[in-house]
Amino acid sequence: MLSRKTKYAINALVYLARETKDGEPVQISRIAASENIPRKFLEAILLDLRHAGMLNSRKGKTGGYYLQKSPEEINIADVMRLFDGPIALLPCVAYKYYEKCDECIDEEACGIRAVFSDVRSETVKMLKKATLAEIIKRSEALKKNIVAQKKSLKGNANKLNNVTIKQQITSRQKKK
Amino acid sequence: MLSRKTKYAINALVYLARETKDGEPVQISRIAASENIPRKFLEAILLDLRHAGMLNSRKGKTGGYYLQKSPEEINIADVMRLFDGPIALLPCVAYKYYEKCDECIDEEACGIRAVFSDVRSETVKMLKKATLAEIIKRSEALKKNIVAQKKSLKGNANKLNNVTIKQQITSRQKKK
DNA sequence: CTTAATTCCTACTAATTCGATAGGAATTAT
DNA sequence: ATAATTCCTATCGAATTAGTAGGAATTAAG
Repeated sequence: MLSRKTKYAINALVYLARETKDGEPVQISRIAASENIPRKFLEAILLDLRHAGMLNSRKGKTGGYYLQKSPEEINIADVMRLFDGPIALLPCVAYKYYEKCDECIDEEACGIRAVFSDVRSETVKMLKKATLAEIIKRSEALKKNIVAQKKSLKGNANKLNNVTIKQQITSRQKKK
Repeated sequence: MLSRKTKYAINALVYLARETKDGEPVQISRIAASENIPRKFLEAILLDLRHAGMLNSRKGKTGGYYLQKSPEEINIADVMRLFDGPIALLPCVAYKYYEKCDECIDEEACGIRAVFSDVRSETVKMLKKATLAEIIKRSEALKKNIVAQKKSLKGNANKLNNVTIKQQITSRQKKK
């Protein structure tokens, strides 16, 4: 699981990517209020994001935070690594944080390692693709779908056996 | 990251899948010694695996543990869920452990959720495929490769620019 | 030049989780 | 009986998590 810190960081970054129109800095307290994040906690998180080069800040009276990179350049993988460390599920398949499993006997021929190496590759690939721009695009697509679905529901309200987009997704998930 | 508990559990299960020839139980202390796992800690882990129906045990003097299911039926996803809880990286995309992110405003239209939902699906798919049988198969394949690679190394020891299988894999990973 | 509003930074804390260990009860083969 | 095992509960220290507190530094505006 992601730590709250990482989740808050992502929420804040997406908020900034959305809200920053003219490059004007946004105050911590505004982000905290909008995204339901404890003010003081967020303060520390934004500081870390700045030190990592994703955000920049202006101090003093009209101060606040703004993106230092474009929304296409900031991805979830980097944010996760910053706060939670390796994305890999085993130290022996981590790239930036590699470490031998200390109970391990033969790393080279380890089938467990092979499995988790595949999982890590796939996960990193997906999380690198997940930039702020991509996240915003997806949420917009979801919003459109919800609207379309509500229309179709209204139009077919008295038909039985009518399956909406959302119901299809839900039942696919439940099928296990 | 996996907890040590989960990693130990997987190691022990793979060991049992390998070592159990005639269905005779294997003692905790033997597994602990072979797999470098603290004896008393392993005791608790095996107990949990038994309660979860993956292992069975015989008590008393000639007692020990053995697989209750076939190596094809025991997969890593189930073991991870047993000890570490959800595989999902966010509570709102977990299947068996679903929970709303408490700072979340609009779950249905959340782009972050969409990303982590994809990651979860892919990860679960891979971890379900990773049965004990599969792990053993993969480690055997690795062993064969290592042998083949050593032969080729020996045969071409004085050729420069010769790239072995292992070197290819390593450089692919490093390429980012 | 004072004041108000902000970021910056360090230190602290309560609660939980992790990785074990201890000790003994129950069970079983010999 | 006894030796060897699993079963089970309780405990423990260290690390991590999710914050909070307090104040220094910076800056805009009057």
